[in-house]
Amino acid sequence: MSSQIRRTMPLFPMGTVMKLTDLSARQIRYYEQHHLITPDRSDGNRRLYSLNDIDRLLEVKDLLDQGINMAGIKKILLKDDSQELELETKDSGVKSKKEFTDEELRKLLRKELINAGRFNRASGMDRRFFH
DNA sequence: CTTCTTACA
DNA sequence: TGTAAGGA
Repeated sequence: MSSQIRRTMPLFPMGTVMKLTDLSARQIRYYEQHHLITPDRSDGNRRLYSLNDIDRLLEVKDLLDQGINMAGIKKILLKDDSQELELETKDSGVKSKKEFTDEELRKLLRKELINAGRFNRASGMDRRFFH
């Protein structure tokens, strides 16, 4: 369980995140307004991003490079959140090996779905995949 | 010097 | 999305 703490631990400031994700400060703050990331605040009201935030931003960047707009990105990432909440709520005890495998499988399937959309973009497949 | 918020040629 | 302004 310490690995989770590690991933959610607020660590780096804006400048670092900008270099790591290759996104502008404007974009990073904009995605925060859209609840795609939720960085903590520290000393002088400065944002501190966790490893999870970095991963999230990288996902956003990938989706963006694929020509997906905010609406599409939100549907994908926010839907992802609700799914994770369902998994955590389902079993109140220790996560079984089977569940963990399922979660990994789900993430793989989602990535395949995104890649599929990358190839059939101009044929109107977007609505089918991201609606 | 770095980051924050607000606003807009 | 970029960028200037004004403060922290």
